[in-house]
Parts: sequence; C-alpha cells; structure tokens
Amino acid sequence: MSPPAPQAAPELGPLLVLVGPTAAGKSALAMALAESHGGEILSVDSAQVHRSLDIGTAKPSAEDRARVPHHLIDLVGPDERMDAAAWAAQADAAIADVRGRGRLPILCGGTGLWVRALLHGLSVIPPVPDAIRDAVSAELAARGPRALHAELAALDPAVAAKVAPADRQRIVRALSVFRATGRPLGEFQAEHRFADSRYDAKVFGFWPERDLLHRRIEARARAMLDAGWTDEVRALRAGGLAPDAPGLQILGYRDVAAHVAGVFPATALLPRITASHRQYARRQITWFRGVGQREDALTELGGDPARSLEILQRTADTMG
RNA sequence: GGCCAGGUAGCUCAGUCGGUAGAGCAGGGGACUGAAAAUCCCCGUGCCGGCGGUUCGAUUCCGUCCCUGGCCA
Repeated sequence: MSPPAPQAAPELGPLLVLVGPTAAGKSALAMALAESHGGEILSVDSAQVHRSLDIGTAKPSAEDRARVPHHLIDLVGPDERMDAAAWAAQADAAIADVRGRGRLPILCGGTGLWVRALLHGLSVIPPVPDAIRDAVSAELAARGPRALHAELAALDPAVAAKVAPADRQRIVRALSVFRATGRPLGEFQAEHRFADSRYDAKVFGFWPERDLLHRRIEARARAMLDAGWTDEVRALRAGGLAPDAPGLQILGYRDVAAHVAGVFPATALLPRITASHRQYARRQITWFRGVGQREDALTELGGDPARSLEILQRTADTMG
C-alpha cells in the first residue's frame, strides 16, 4: 500500500539538487558543499533506503555522517520495499525539517524517478493493495506477459500502446491499478504530466567522461569486495533474509547473493558487478539528459569536481 | 625437435559441402508516472593469423611460415 503523492509543496523555497550516475563522485561534492554552506544531505537513492545493505550501496561512512547530517537513508528493512510516492512524502518532511533548523537542504543521488516524484509529484492514484498486485503478478507468471498485455489493450489502450508487450512490470502495474480502482491507469496519467514544479529547485548533473567513470566504477567495486561485501550478504542470508528479498534484487547484491549460494566462483564477481554498474550508469545518464533536461532545466556540470564545486557554491550563496 | 588441436567481432565460440560470415557476453543508443540499483526496446564490416598455389572466385581446399595450447622427446 502506498499513500498518494502529495501534490502541493509543504513549503516552497529554493532547493539544491545534485544528480548523476553511480560512482561519479557526487557524494564528495555534496559533502564539500554542505560543509562550506551549513547544509545537510538528503539521499535520493533507492538502494540506500534499505537498512543492513551498507557496503554495496556505497552508504556514507560513520565519519561522513558525523561531519554532515545525512537523511533518507535506512528507512526500510532489506526485506521491504520503498516506492517513489512514499519516499517523496518522507522527503518533503525531511526537507522541511532541515529548513526548520535553518540549514540548507542538499538533495544528492541517482534515482531519477524519485527526483521526479519529489519535484513534480506523480499522478494521484488511490493505493493499490499488495494482494491485488501479487495476484496480477502470479497471473502474469502463469500466462505470460503477452497474454496480459493483450488484455490490457482492451481495458487501457493508452497505456497498452506505450508499454512493450514484454514489459512485465508496467503491465502488472497498469492491470493492478485497473483492478483496484476500476479506472484505466491511462486516465490518471492524462491528468498529470509533470508540468508543475513543487519546489523551486536548481538541478545539477555531475558525471565524468565515460572512460573515467568506468575506471571509478571498477575501483569502487574492488573496494566494496575488499570491505567484506560477501560477508555482509552471507550474514544477511544466515539471518533469514530470503534470496528473493527486495534488497537482494539490487544491482551487485544479486551477484553477490548468487555467489554466496554457490552459483559461481568469487572470481566471477568483479566482472559481473562492474558490468551491471556500468550499464546502470548509462541508463542514469540517459534519464538525466532526457527527463532532467526537459523537466528541470538540469545544468550539466561536466566532470571536473573543483569547477563543479565552485558552481554549486555560487548557487548556494544565492539561496539564503 | 616430432605429433596433435587450435588461430574468425573487445571476450568465448559457431559457421561457410568454395560465392567475403553470426550467436552469447561485453560495449553503444533509447524508453521510463508508486518494484526505478527496477522493467523493457533497438544496434554486429570483422586484413575470418601471414605469404604463396589451385580456381572465374579462397575465410573455406593445398603448401609453407608464424603464434597459442597439449602430448611425446
């Protein structure tokens, strides 16, 4: 069950948002900015919201957290799910909180849909009970995505036209909304097109050249493995976390969990993890260059941290 | 040194009974309205190891050389 996304901003005011692909170096920038401008960091990261998944989600260290307050991390268990609307509601509260302390809220992360949900809201749709979604999922598993896509075409032609016949997840979502509300998802969506902004946000994108990004991804993946990622997962499994738990569907965690289960040797881990992180980074850049540019007039900082920090600091100067 | 097996896309390989070649992975591009680190769509010209020979035509057959792996000395 998820509450509808709030549509009105609780408090309008300037908001600084730093987005970019995984391993780009956003966190270091946000830290530097927070320290120079009395800011607090709000993570926009769908993986870091899970408790107990620390190493593979690149959570800020205890030292970093001691230097600058971080928010929106460790919100749910590794066996639970967080969705975009629920997260945005918590983000609203956290932003108001930081402002209440007279500090500058700095949003920093790479989860594009969540940035969108926060800055523009989502369609207002009544909550869909988990039982309905689970039932539709089971039906899809039994009958195949194409059969359900054909069904969707009759009930919700607008969404069916946009959703690929193999796109299990969106097919399940659309059919679930129809069953829960009696209205096609397409009708809800037609009422909301991300035109309005809930915040006065300055959105910046930071990413280095592809070659450098790939090198950073590999170095970080090595460091994560050296830091005991495998042991972290082994302990979670030993503690009763199911292999198909939401937290173990996360990039990298899938591979580590498969290795812990004996599916492939440790030597296969690094190549798999780096590949999936590279692929994810590419998808993120596609999103931010497209949606970010279009909806939020995103400013590309380029890949130079020092210059980027200057630009961020100049912007922060203008935000009391 | 001898014998055997290979040398084809960044990697692992398939294939062409002779008409210049294709899968997986990697990589690239794109989509994206409550699972988003998710889910999905599109993209394959590469001296077919070098040089000769046979042939209208060779990556494919023959010879030779080079390289890699294995076995034997």
